[in-house]
Amino acid sequence: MFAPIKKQKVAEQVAASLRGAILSGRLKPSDAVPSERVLAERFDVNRSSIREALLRLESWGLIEIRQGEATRVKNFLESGGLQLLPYLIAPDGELDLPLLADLLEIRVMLLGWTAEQAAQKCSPEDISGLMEIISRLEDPGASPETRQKLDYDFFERLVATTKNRVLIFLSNAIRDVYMQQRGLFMTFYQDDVFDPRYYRAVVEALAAGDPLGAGQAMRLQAAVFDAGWWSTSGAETT
Amino acid sequence: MFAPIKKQKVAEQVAASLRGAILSGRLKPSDAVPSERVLAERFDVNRSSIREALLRLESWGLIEIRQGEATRVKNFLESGGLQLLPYLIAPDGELDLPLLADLLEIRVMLLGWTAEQAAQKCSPEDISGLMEIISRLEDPGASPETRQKLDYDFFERLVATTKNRVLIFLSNAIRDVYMQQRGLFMTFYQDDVFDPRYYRAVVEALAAGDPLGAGQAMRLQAAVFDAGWWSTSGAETT
DNA sequence: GTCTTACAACTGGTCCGACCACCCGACAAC
DNA sequence: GTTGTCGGGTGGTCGGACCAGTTGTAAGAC
Repeated sequence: MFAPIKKQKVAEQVAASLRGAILSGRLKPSDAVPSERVLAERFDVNRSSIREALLRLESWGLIEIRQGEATRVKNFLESGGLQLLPYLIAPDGELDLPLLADLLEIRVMLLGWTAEQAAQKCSPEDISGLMEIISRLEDPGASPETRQKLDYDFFERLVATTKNRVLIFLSNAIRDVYMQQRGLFMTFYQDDVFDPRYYRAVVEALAAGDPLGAGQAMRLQAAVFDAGWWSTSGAETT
Repeated sequence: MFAPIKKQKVAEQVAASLRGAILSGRLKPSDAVPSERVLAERFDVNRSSIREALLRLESWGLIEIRQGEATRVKNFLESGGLQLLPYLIAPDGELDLPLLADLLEIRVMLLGWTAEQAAQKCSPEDISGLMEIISRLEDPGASPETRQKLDYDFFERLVATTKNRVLIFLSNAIRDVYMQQRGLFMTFYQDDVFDPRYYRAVVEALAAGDPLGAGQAMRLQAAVFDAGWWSTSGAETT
């Protein structure tokens, strides 16, 4: 109730509009974007704001800006990065289920590998940190929102124990997808997807220094999670 | 000889300067960046250019801009994405070997998994496409630059066969690291890191529809690649 | 005295209009 | 046909003004 009003900057609105046009395919690769002066007139905003918006699109790998030439749309499948996922996963409030399946698939793999690595490097502090998250997950009074947050905290903590900076950046990108679409995801969760027993099995394997066991336990948790998802959304994995 | 001169925009130079200050730690998380007006004076450029530079930093997850307040440095380990890797891997022309080790580690995992997935989904066209890349790799006249390119093409083709869009975005990010630091990487390659036999083993497993075999063959190729690397750079993996 | 209010002095966000740097295609000169 | 020039398009930079939030503080009310 009375959620904070999000005031969006002009440049952000323009950027969102153009982004939608590109991601939805209304603007196709190698198409020329109207010139900054024309866009300024169409949107009825200043050229500075248009420039700011175009700069955002460029940083997303959606367009190519070159002085003297027209700004052109790029093929985001070739040039885009994981930053695009939050916008692609639910373009118009509706989940893109095939893309979500791709994401969950990658997630299972990453989680499994992360657990394997963690089992080789984790310290007693890491173990106790993870156990603390689990104990909070076992609290029957925890809200679904809290559980979701704890699930992510667990993943993040696990990633941190691997000390692999590339993996950290990777998991940051995945976090951004979850966080930006948190409310939408929430509607699909089953009650039992965050069963503490699975997490506990992972940590026990970690404590025992058993990489393969940890990986398998982690993959099992992820599989349960995914299964709960698909049964709710009523869709089939391909 | 006579390589094209890269003319850098003012805003890009400013952005690079500030980026270096943050990535090197001279500007620490939660530090306030000088105001746009002050920066404009210090760099002796227009405020528009400063704004453009700051916008870039924001899109990299390096700073947080909020109207009315000072712009603050963020902890890029928490907020950064894979876009940062090209700048982190060789901050001042010198390779960050631990980070490179992290990257290669992730790369091995990704390649292996990708091959496993590809073995389940690849079409005859995919196979012949990969074979064609290998045949060009077998050309003894191919330059190291060409071989490097072909190696990447092989990876990219393999990723494409999985049809997993998230994996595609992921591999795009890794490609950007390689491409931006191509020259530097080139100096570390051994002659034999691109041995066609390993690639061929992968494709044979793919054609046989053998996921595990494909994954193992792919990991073997990646391992040989990495080994050649470390022996040249004279460093040890952790 | 303490609490409230209003203001002043920052910050970034938007606007305007001018000019510079670069690219390309039309067209004239050879 | 080839070469060179130039005009009109593009994005890039400039400066200066004003709008819009945030915050600390000093004047006022109790």
